Amino acid sequence: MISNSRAAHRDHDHERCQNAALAQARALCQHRSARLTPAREAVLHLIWHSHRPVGAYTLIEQLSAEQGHRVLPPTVYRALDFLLAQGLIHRIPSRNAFIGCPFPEVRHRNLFLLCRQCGAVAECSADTLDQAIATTAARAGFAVDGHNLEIDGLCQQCQ
Amino acid sequence: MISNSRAAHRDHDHERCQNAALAQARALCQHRSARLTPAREAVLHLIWHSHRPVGAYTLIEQLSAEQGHRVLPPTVYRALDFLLAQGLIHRIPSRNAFIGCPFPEVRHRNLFLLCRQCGAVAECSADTLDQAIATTAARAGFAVDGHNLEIDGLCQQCQ
DNA sequence: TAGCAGATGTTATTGCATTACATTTTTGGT
DNA sequence: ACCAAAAATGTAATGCAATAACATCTGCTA
Repeated sequence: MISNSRAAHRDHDHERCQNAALAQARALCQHRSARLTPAREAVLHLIWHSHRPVGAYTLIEQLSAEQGHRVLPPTVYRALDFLLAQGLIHRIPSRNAFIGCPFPEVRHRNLFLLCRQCGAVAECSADTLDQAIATTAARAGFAVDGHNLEIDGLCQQCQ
Repeated sequence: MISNSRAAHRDHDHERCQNAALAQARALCQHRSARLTPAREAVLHLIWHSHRPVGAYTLIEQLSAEQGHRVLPPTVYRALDFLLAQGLIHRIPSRNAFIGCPFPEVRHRNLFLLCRQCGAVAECSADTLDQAIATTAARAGFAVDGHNLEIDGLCQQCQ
């Protein structure tokens, strides 16, 4: 099992966390010949501001403030589309919001732990769970493409 | 494991299916002294029209057509809120849409199988899977309130 | 039967996301 | 270096999802 809950759901040096994520994103994009343009990187940087998912319109506001002029929705949504396609961020459907992916270099299914108290979201990937899901789907004769699992509750810090 | 995939993801007598769901909803509401008013029942009936999730605004259109006058959003959303509270329907976050619950009398976690081809959604409940989820969360020190699992892929019929 | 809670009607607004089209920038082939 | 194609960005407008705030009606119960 891999998880970033020790960072997302605990005190940690977040600036370091954020910088590491950005550095990895740059490396990954270079390796893939994908263009992490300044606009895209700015959005990714804002998303990694915290471990709480951010809505698109919050990003629009923040980006407008940063750049000193009105940024419009398609600008941000295009950046988000790119980041999603590269697996650098995830969308949390129940929140209409976006979160940085802590392990974009690894192919994985989506599993999120959402704290109802502090709002921080940790991501996990567990083979045993993915297999249990595959088994359950198979018993219903269902061929799985992918899944999204959102677990609500209280993180370690907030209990 | 309980599942309605044999109905939702196969040919079946859907009128019977729909009527059974409505009858059970009526019985359940009576038993709970919850008021399944005509407006609420009309929405539930429309939702059970098929096994594909329906958006609120589609319901608004259909209801307007049925009733011969313009039905407004709060009317439908209030009915949906009631049906959600009674566990008679579920909201599928990734689709912003609603689906009838095939076993509203049983307390259960949310597990949906969404066919990308025909759009039909089946619901399952599997203790082993719920336990695997609990275990995974526990390993991250997370206290679970509830969860929502959406599995995308191809149903039996569409493979 | 008066009063209260629950349910419904109505108007307006907010938030999330996309469509369509114009313009600019980057890239690769010559 | 130059041109054409592709990729990225800018801009205006719109559509869909959901809620806020307030007025009115209905049905139960004391």
